[in-house]
Amino acid sequence: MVTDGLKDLREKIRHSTAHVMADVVKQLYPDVKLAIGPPTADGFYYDFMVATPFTEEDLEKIEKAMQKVISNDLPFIYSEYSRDEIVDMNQSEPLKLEVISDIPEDEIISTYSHGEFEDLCAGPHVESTGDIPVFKLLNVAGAYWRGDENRPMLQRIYGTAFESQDAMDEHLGRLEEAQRRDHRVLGRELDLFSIHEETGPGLIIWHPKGARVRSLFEDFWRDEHYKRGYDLIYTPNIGRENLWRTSGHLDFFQENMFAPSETDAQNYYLKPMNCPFHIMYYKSSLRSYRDLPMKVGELGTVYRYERGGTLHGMLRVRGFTQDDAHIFCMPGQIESEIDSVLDLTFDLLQAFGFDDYTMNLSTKPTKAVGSDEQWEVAENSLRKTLDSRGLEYEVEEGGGAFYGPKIDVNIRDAIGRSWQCTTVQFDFNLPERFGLNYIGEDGDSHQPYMVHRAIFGSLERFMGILIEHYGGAFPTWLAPVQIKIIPIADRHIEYGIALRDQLSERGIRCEIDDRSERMNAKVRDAQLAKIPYMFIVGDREVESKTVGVRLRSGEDLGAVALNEVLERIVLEVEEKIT
RNA sequence: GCCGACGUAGCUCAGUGGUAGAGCAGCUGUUUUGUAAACAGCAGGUCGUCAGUUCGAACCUGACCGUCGGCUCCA
Repeated sequence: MVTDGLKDLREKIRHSTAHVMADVVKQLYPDVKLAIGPPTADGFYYDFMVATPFTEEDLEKIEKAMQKVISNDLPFIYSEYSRDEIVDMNQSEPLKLEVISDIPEDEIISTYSHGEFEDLCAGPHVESTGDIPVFKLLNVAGAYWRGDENRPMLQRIYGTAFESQDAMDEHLGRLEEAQRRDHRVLGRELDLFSIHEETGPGLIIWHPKGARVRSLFEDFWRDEHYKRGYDLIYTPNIGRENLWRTSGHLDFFQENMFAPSETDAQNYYLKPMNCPFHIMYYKSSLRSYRDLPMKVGELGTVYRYERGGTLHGMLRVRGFTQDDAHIFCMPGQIESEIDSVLDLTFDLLQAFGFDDYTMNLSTKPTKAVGSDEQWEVAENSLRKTLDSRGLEYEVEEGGGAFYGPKIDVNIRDAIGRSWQCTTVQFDFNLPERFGLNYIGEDGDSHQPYMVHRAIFGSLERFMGILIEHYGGAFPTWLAPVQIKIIPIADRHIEYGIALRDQLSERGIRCEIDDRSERMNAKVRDAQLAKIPYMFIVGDREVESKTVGVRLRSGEDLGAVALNEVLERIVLEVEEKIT
């Protein structure tokens, strides 16, 4: 539990550590120009402009020198300056001068100093460098000045600092835990997926076990959508240039699209989104108000050109399948439609054990299409729906896409990390561009409202999140193999095969380990494969027509009648127990 | 795309100018086993790719491809 007081203390410690770091960097490398060094959620960083980037060895050197400054216990001293004075003091620090010029006229300009080092800073800080209990420098990375890729690349040193060794150890332990759960490593170890230089970066090969998990949550997704009145369709992977002209993607999204291929003197583009195809379906027939709301969904595979440096396992790829759907409705139907999307969202996500959410509402940006009235109706209906559910959310003013406002849902995983999956976006652009309409009760033609929404977001990304969330130990309902049958000696294989056939017959995913290995080795391999149940069969079990049940946790349930343990497994699957 | 690091067998890694090695995995044989690794043997690599330096390159240089940590962007 992190109280506000503790949060403030940590912020002070980290900010102060950043100053100490800047101090020693300046001493060790006098040519370095200082940028900024704020505390962050988990630590701090400081950006430096430097001719030769820092190395790991530099970090060690810096860390040692910092220890010395800390043990010298130098007090942090607060001072205020006039604008002229501070500009004067920072003549050799061009980046600081830029920061200073951005400080509003009426604001007090202050610094904190310790020893010989003085840095422009609003504070607050701890009393003295000696009040920094523990810190650690973590890594060095490039970062653009002011986050703008057109500006110079600075060198950023990341570090962390805490009020106690225990707290820091816990934090570093969490980082290690995240590493242990890395879906790229588990994906290989558990034989779930692979990525190949030969096929191309950011393109996923789903192996049978990974594909099994995917098809399980896809089936769940389909069932829930059919139940709630969605129609599911299939659409192509490529489309003609004109389609993407009409949709506006060639104007606004082209840099994220793969280059076209020319066939029959026509340019075809791989689809980066499914919406134009769903719109074609809408337009395939004259629509009446009686047809609305119309909810059209698809597990649609899209391809987007992502810059090389951004790709990351399954979490950031170039080819992915969206659990996409488009809702066409009348203005009066918006609220209940948004509401039912949220219902669906929480029902789906909870099945995976995600029950901690944060939500964002993004409103009209300065450059936008659609009338103010449309935006107001849409934003209000999003707000109202969130409010009526008593959900807390952050409003990101101006954070919406140019074509409409949106709600994003972030889920928190088993080790407290937040992931954005669900997005619900209004679109005032495409209905206009494609001239969508329906015949109203009044006999006139009207333009429908259109909402894009994806719950999982991308199946690849969702799979990556699931792997890390479960640490590879999928709950029984999702486990690619639910039971491993382990015959102790070859004479027990026959009984094992009979068991397997019986279980498969009942729809249970079950394998038998009939290698001529020792039982210990088979148990170990099943354990490493994170299979939820092991059925060990030897003379005793054959004799008593039972199975020796060992759980993934290591717990040994002893010899159990098949029906008894099956009841437990079926319940776990049906209730989607995580 | 940008900054930095890295790329040797399926995996994890050793090998800093003289023609490539280990463990695990794989295959074969022996073993028939009671809750996290039996034993032995065999096989496996144009050292990311292409060019250059050199009598000689896994090793030095360059370009490209890919991966990793970040930045930027985002499902």
